[in-house]
Amino acid sequence: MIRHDLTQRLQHAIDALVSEGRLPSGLPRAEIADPRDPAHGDFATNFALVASKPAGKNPRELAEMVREAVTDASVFESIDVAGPGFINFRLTPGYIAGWLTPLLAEGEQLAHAAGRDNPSPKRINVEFVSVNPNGPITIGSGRGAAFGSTLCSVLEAAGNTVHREYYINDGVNSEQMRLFAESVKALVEGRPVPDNGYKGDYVQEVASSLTTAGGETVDWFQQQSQALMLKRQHTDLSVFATEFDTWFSEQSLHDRGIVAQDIDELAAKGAADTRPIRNKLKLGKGSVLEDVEIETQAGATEDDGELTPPPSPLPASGEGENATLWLRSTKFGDDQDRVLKRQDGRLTYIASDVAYHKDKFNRPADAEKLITILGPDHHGYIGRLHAVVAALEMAPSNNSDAAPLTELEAKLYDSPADRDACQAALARSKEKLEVVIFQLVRFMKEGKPAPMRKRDGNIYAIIDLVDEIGRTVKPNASKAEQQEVGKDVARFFYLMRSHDTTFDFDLDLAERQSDENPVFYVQYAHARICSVIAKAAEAGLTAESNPSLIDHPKELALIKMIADLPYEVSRAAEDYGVHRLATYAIDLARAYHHFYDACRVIQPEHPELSRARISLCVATRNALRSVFSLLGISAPERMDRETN
RNA sequence: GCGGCUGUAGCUCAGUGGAUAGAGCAUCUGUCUUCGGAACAGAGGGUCGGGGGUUCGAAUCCCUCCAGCCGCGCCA
Repeated sequence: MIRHDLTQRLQHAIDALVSEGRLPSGLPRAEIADPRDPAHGDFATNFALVASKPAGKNPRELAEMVREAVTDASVFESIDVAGPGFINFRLTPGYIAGWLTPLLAEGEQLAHAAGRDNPSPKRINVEFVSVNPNGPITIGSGRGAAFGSTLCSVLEAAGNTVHREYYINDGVNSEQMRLFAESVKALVEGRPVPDNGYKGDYVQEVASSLTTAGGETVDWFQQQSQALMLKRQHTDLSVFATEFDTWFSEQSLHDRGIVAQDIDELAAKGAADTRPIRNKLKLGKGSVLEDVEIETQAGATEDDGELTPPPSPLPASGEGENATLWLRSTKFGDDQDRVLKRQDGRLTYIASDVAYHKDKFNRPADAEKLITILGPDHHGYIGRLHAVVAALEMAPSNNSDAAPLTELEAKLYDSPADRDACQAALARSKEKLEVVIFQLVRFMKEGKPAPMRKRDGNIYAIIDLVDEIGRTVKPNASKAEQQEVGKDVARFFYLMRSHDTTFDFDLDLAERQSDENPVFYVQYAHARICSVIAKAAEAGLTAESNPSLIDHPKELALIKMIADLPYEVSRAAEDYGVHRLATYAIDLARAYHHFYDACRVIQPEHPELSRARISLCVATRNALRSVFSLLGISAPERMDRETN
């Protein structure tokens, strides 16, 4: 809020210089930043350095001009030109303290003030977690849940409309789900589970909770067991403060018959066909296309070594009914064509994706933008998803002015118009769908990587992590209280680091040495504030904003920090760096502790000063609650240490 | 081979092209007859993996090399 105001003041001053003809137009926008050294002032700008060349003036001369134009004694205590041309601003205490009242007016929705500065709010569909209903949510998926749910909150606070979506991979054609069902069936019938089958305790739990009469089919087991797993996933995610607006079933697409229909439409457009070949791209440095390799499928007809693909754009009935249907995803930037329909006639997962994405774009409250959050093992999936959306977007073109195909392009495209249509569709796809990959988390237990693979019978579920941390931190509390604190610690651990970087999650640290966890540092600040406010109330003192009494450096630093929350939210919404909000929470807590140490709040002999400082406490508490709410952690009013 | 990520203090990690690179933990020294000490003040600790380049200015952008993790199925 302060940054926004200062940026505007600076920009107005520059605009005035331009309209007076003292500076040329077309200069870069002014930006306000933190000075490297606080001794330089409260804020700084590098405008004179950046604009020096286009303005045709040397940086210091330009800085001097701007300094004079922006001067306002009620706002700036001093403005100095320093070094090569930085402009350092020192704000008056009155100006900073004056922000206390508007900050209080934002209440616990302070983070949402970021929405007012959003020039182009969007309707965004965010899909995350989306694992198979064949096991509990693992600690690996926990990162996706923590990151995804917080990103949604941040995007919302930044003024967008967000739809949270979970895609249930429950297709009857799924080989993994079939194997899961067969594993459960075997356990129920007292047989050993199949090779490579599912062996974890939770499989036994599913088997035990099924009531069977004997003779049930694998289909029945699949339906029953995945329904049970789904229910458990829903519950576990709720405990982990992760909720969804829509749980979308893959199978429902097949039930409506639209998967087969939609892929036929792709075939009609030339985005898919049944020729028994597959294109594979040979890519050089920087993914530059070097060559197109053609992989011949079994059953392809070859004469004299020369391939003659039968011209069958549509999967006709009768003979050839079971021919493989290919998505020609190489036309849309993917590195190889993908199978939509297998040789045995069953549809693949990616076929469902075609119908799923079409559905997402065509709902009544249609999303303008899709964000799909995937785990690190799915990074090869990005090109495929963009190809799927591009194939849907593609509109055949008859443009005859297009440049002729190069030799390489001729291997991929039917005509110049085909190439242009595909490339335009891919560009639209990349605008409308953003795939965000979060990186690997390695869980360390007793100094070694903890096993967490899905089929080794030793799954580490997110709910186990939450429960374990909760039991250690609050051994005497109720289950619900333990789960809350376990959730807080686990979420904060996940969220402290950028989603885009690999990190080690030290389970022993989270479980045993939780005192050292920064989440307690930030929550403690909140509890301390609540305690102070309660104590003040006992002395008959309540909050009353009075900026004229606020002038201590620690008070002013705290106000500046509080006012930065909407700015941090806007930044995080832009680049998805939601981890900075965890860092912000720590910095805000620290600023409060510094203030608390330097400025005594409750002083009955100075009631007006006390009331003013209490109002600063309230503003801090509101800001903490606001950022905690984004992070999905609780704001305890008291924290009583337990020993065990 | 192609792609993604990583390399910053003893450890775990922040860092928006900007000025003398930061925090927590750990180590050491202090504050405190407390509005909650899960706090605060201070100290030591660095060839930002190596080398080139762009720039007035690079931990940050580009190239290259080294080291490590991960992914590239008619699985999902």
